[in-house]
This record gives sequence, C-alpha cells and structure tokens, in this order.
Amino acid sequence: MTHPLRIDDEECRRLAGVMEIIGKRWSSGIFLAIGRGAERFTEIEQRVEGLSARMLSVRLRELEAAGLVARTVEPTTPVSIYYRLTDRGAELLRSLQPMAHYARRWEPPLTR
Amino acid sequence: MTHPLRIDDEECRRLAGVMEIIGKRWSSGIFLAIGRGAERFTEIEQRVEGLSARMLSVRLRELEAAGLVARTVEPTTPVSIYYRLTDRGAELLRSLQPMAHYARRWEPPLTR
DNA sequence: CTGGATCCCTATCGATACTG
DNA sequence: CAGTATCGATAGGGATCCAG
Repeated sequence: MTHPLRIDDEECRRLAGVMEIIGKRWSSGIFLAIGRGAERFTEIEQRVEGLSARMLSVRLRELEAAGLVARTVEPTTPVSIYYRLTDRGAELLRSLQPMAHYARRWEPPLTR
Repeated sequence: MTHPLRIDDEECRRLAGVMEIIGKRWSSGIFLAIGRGAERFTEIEQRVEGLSARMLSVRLRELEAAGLVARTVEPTTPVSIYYRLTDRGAELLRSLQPMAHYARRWEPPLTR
C-alpha cells in the first residue's frame, strides 16, 4: 500500500456514474416520488413542482434505460401506465435515504 | 392521513437542492476526493480522472459557495492552498457513503 | 391520459492560452 | 502552484403543438 488514505478511483468513477443519472435536474425528485408511491405519469408530474411533461417523459426514459424504473402497461381502456422502482431502483432508494434526510435539514443555501 | 406512503414535497425540493450542487458533473468526484484527504488543487485534479483545471476551479467555487468546502491559505512561500470539508460537508459526506457503497456494485449500466 | 416532435434560447463544458 | 479568460461546440430544457 502507498498510504492509509487511499482514494478509490473506481468508487469515484462509479459514484459519478450513478450521479450522472439521478443527479440530473428533476431526476431525483421523480425518482423519490416513484419510490414513495406515485405510479402514474400525471401523478408524478403534479408531485414534482415545476416539472413539465416533456422533462418527465425524458427522465422516465433515462431511468428506465438505467434499469431503475419499470414501466407497466395495463390493458384497460384506455391503457393505464404505471411506473415503479425495480429491485435495483429500490436498492438505490435505500442508499439515498440518508441524503434525503440530510437534505431535510439543508438550510436555505448560504448563497444566492 | 390520506395514505401511509405520503410524499413529502418539501423533502423532494430539498433533495433536489442538494443534488443541484453535488449532482453536477465532477462535483461528486471532487467532493469525495476532498473528503478522502485530497487537499491541494493539483492533488484533486490528478485524483479525479479526466477533470480539467477549469472545471475543478468552477466546482470548487460552487462547493465553497454552498458551504460544503473551505479554502485555506497558508502563508508559505509561495502560498499553499488547502481545501477541506466543512462540518456541513462532512455531514453530507457521511450521508453520501451508502450511495458510494451502492455505486461500487453498480454494474455496467444495462443500456448503451 | 401519455407522451413524441419541433423550435429555439441558454447553460455547460472542453481546449487553449495566459497570470500572480 | 493555483488558478482566470476566452471561444466555440454541444447538451439541456422550456413552450408549444400534435397524436395514439
């Protein structure tokens, strides 16, 4: 070993990888909303303040592609579409809880 | 209550606020690096693969403005500059650990 | 209801060059 | 060593309209 406080570059890269997905604007809010029970497109849209349908659509596809969210089509008339977390997504949600908790105490950012 | 799984809009907003800071490109890597002991500008730059001096400079100012990182000037010749986490930053780092751990097991994203 | 397609402006970022 | 200034390319994102 070189020294006791070694930086794990691999971990940095991987964290950055996860961040590139849920760190994008709206992503964490959408992810949290789904994780907390919002299943329908409109429901999620209303839940996250300021979110437009377009961005919700874009982000949902990204979250799907990342394997964090699953899209289910119910053959009703008209069809109903449901979003929910995958196992992988649920795992991420759990690892995100401490941050969400930390965020609760986040005082009005010092600047701006 | 409406239902057991209530969405906390305030929490969503606050998490989004924190994410807007450390979710940006390079931010989490830089933040992790400092949290793990990288103190000097050049040290951080080398630690985070692909990071340019310009982006490091920009991100450091953002992290400083957010009160997560402190910049210290040692009156040596020439002056030495050190970056380290504030208490607030250290707290965030702790809340980030589960995600960093989750990220370690993040398999090559399923798509693309 | 659940989005996709377009337009268009803005923010972001990498590369490069330069300074105290 | 520790940054800043500038520039051009590109990605992000809001508004709007349209469709299955």
